[in-house]
Amino acid sequence: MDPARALALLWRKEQEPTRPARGPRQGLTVDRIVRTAVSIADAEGLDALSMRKVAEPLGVSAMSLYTYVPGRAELINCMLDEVLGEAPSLRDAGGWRAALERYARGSMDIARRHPWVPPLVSSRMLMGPNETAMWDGVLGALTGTGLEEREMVAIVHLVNGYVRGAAQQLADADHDVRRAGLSYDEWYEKTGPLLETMISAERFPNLTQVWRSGVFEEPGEGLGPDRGFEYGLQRVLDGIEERIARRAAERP
Amino acid sequence: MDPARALALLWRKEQEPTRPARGPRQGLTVDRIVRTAVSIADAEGLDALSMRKVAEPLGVSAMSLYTYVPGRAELINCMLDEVLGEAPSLRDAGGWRAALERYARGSMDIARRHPWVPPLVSSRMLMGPNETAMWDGVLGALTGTGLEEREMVAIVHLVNGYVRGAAQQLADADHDVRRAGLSYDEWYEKTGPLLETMISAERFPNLTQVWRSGVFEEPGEGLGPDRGFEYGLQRVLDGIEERIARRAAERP
DNA sequence: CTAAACTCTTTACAGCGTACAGAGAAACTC
DNA sequence: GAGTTTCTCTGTACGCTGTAAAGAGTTTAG
Repeated sequence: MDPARALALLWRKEQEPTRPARGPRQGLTVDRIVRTAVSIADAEGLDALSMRKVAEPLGVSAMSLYTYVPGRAELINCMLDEVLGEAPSLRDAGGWRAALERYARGSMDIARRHPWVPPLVSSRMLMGPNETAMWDGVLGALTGTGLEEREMVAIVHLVNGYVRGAAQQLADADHDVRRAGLSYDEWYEKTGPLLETMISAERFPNLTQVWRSGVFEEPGEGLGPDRGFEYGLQRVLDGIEERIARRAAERP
Repeated sequence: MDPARALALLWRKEQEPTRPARGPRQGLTVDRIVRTAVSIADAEGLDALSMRKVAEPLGVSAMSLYTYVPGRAELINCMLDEVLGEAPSLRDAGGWRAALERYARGSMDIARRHPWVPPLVSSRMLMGPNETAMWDGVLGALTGTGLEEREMVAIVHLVNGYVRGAAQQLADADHDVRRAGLSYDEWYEKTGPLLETMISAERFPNLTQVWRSGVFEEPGEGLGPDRGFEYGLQRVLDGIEERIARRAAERP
């Protein structure tokens, strides 16, 4: 994989200067290919995304895609940046905390629409325009809080990490259950008896107590839909706020 | 994938009762297979882990593994639980905060030794004994803080999410660079010129400012080795501490 | 001794990413 | 206009994957 070529593709800085060229016109565009690939990944997951499957609905052969895209890995890079374009703008969010909230929720929404995204984020050696814009936006929200640059970066990573963890958890549960071709109830019906003999109150007292409270059975970990996510997010932001306050106290 | 069988395999509750059986003895054990697979994944990554590659050093054919393991997915489940056994005990850590620190650092150490782990954690429909023990331990550390059960679970997810985010970031960067067959310097040499024309100070003012501070060039995001991780971890714990303090104030 | 039950092997299949060679079309040079 | 160059797109092929199916060989039960 040539990083320079992959980067050029992400920013779509490849073909323009030489047009019109000699051969026949290109019948497709990178964007069309990327959008098709995204819809396939949304429906069937990244594993099921093959070059042949992308080519078919576009009416071309698999090898034809290689005229536009160096390979599967680079296509996935583009898909990621494509869907990151759905992130909300952080302009006029009203303070760093509101901006970070919007950022986190926006990322979570993307992860919900595109469950294949969470495992990919932060392979960030190759950033496309949308990912770059996200970074610029969230760093802008943190500018003026008195934090050092490296602290800002660490905070963005922190929020990213939290959102990804929460998103992947949802996606993975779905993935497992769907792969088994069962409903949640059927799943627990199959695994329940075995689980109960294994996870005894003597061996795992703390876990069984929490288990018995019924928290695990509610999607989103209780507290209503997505309150598990919101709760954790507020804790993250509390931690950041604490840090910002301390910074402000250190040098007023 | 049959979840009941996968679960039984994770807890190694399968073959024992029927021994001695009729056919020839089994020449391998699930543990040997799992350990071999782990060492391959450590060296070459999960993508490169194939049944044939696992079988070869064990001196058997690929299909022979299917006597022990229903398939690749279940093998990977076992590999995950195997390496989660490396997590440190949280007994006598001295308070919830120290325990959570140890938990987070232990998880990070595992991720460093086994870079293929972070994307897998929290596909937690199928928990093995070691993952169960980890949950029990960390929940035990949070018992007595006055938190509700659902809050404890959210907090564990929060810490998990943070660690995973941090770990995956390291792993991904390595992965990208290694895949390109370059050093970091060569990477930046190739992508730098293009990047600079794309990421202009006018279009991305906040990012360029942070970029110019040089933070991104230091591994671990500045502040010395792993200080990026430590810094974010302390922010997470601050947020949790704030919550626990508020809980304590609410009902003393 | 026969039959059942088990392990392990061989073969095979459908699918994958993509290297390679070639067909056909468009635009350049003369 | 003819010839050459350069491009797009296709078909074929290779080595890889997970694993289904069938069979060979070994150990125990009856």
